[in-house]
Amino acid sequence: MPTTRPGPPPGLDFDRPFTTVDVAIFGIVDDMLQVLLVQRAPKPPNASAHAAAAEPFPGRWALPGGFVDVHRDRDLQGCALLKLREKTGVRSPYVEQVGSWGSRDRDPRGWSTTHLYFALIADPGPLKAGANAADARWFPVRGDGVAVSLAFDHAALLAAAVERLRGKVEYTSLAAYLLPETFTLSELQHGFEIVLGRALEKSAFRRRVKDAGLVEEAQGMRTGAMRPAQLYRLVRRDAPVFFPRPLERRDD
Amino acid sequence: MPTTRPGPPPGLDFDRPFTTVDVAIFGIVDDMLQVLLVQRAPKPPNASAHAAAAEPFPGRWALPGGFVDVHRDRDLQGCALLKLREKTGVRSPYVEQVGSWGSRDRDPRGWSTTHLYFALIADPGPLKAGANAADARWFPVRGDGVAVSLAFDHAALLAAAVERLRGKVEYTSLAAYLLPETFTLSELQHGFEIVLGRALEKSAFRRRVKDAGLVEEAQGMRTGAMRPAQLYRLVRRDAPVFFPRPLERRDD
DNA sequence: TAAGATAATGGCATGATGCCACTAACACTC
DNA sequence: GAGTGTTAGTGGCATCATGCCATTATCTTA
Repeated sequence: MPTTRPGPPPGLDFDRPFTTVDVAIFGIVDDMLQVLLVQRAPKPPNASAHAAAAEPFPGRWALPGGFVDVHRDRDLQGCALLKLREKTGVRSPYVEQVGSWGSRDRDPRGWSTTHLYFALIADPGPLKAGANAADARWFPVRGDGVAVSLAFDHAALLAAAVERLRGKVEYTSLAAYLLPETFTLSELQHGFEIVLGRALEKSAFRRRVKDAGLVEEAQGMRTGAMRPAQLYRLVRRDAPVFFPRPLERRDD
Repeated sequence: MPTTRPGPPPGLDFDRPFTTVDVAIFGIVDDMLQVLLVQRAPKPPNASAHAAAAEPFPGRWALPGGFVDVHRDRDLQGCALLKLREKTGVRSPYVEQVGSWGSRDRDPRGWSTTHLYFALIADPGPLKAGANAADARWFPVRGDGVAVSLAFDHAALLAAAVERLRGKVEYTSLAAYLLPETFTLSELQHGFEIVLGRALEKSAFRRRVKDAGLVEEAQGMRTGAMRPAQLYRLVRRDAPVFFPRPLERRDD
């Protein structure tokens, strides 16, 4: 039945779209670029007539996100950071807005908009314990998406986020945000290769990284079965470095 | 006083932000990069107590835009194209989304979001005749903005749009969308220089353009007081060309 | 016919990249 | 302890698109 509530100021009394925020959280897990997805609540057994409209895509996997709460959230990025922290506990990752989507079709409940961010987190640990820890999982990124079918238009959103990430890794140091605080140059190169999905030349990669002043030596060496390797850290962790040229593309 | 209207479906009965779309429309006018702005309605003389909240920034210049109409607009880009057509009559320019902004502060009427697009139009004619033709004007872009103070956070939005445009012109053919259908290579170069705000090398520019297959010869020559120049047109007007390298930057 | 201006092209220098070969340093095996 | 295998790290040449400069071409006007 219709509800009664205080209306908006005069002249603003019209229907508004839903406003949501979604976050594509990327990490390197098991030597693969993976994205964190959450599972929507399964369809309740006693589903009433309009239950499908009230809670669409039951049981489907989706990007973490949700409605903007005008009383809780100061701004869109703050809302995105909150979603991220709820799922991973990570507080200060690299976050960038990808763009926004909005149409009357993308959500069966009505005209809706979403503001998409992507986040890069280093050294993903176990997912945050909590009421809904079991419904979040890492999925390997294959091509532009994942192996499961996603809710809403999240497959398109994820593809846009992956494309943005890969595109920027061609000419910035963005992939470094997926690594722990100290790393060897081989590990850094491997991170770039995982994101890009292709092998890079060792010599050219090292020159590029060093000439750009991206890294500085850290204490200690990575030891193991082979020759020890120097550890490095990022000179600046607050902003990515832009290389003078993009990597050259073999095919396309 | 509070109004009564049909409420949303169960579970969706919460306050939503305003949703607006703004468009930064760029053109080359009088040999300058200019942006189309509209003037907000002046403050009515018999302004009541809450008039300031109802219609903020009276008389200020702003990016063209407005609320998303969930009954009229299919999607965000369609809404942006409609704003553009209302102001300029142009139907198929180059349009790209810049990003979205949303916070509880940016509009005094309440939590609001905007989806920002920029559009490049060729050969801007007189602004479209209509009820509000007088309140729209071209403003030269100086640095990251314009000489007048803008409403809301539109100065920041405009700066983001200008930065995106300039950034992409460094490595794509985007500036070509600001030119008429046929043009000489000198005119094309001049368009790039106007957007970038710096001079380019003639020889390097021509090589870059031709090697990329951006243009093809058109019928006719541009004649005048000097040596005639070959006319060219874009090979593909539907999508920009990406050059293999960005232009090299002198300073920064 | 000369002057002046823009159109158009060609050659060399520059700089970051791709590619390949080589040396260095460790553990492990025999 | 010498040899082997594997990874770390460096150096040199080739490539390619760019910056820079010089030169030629073609028109109008005086």
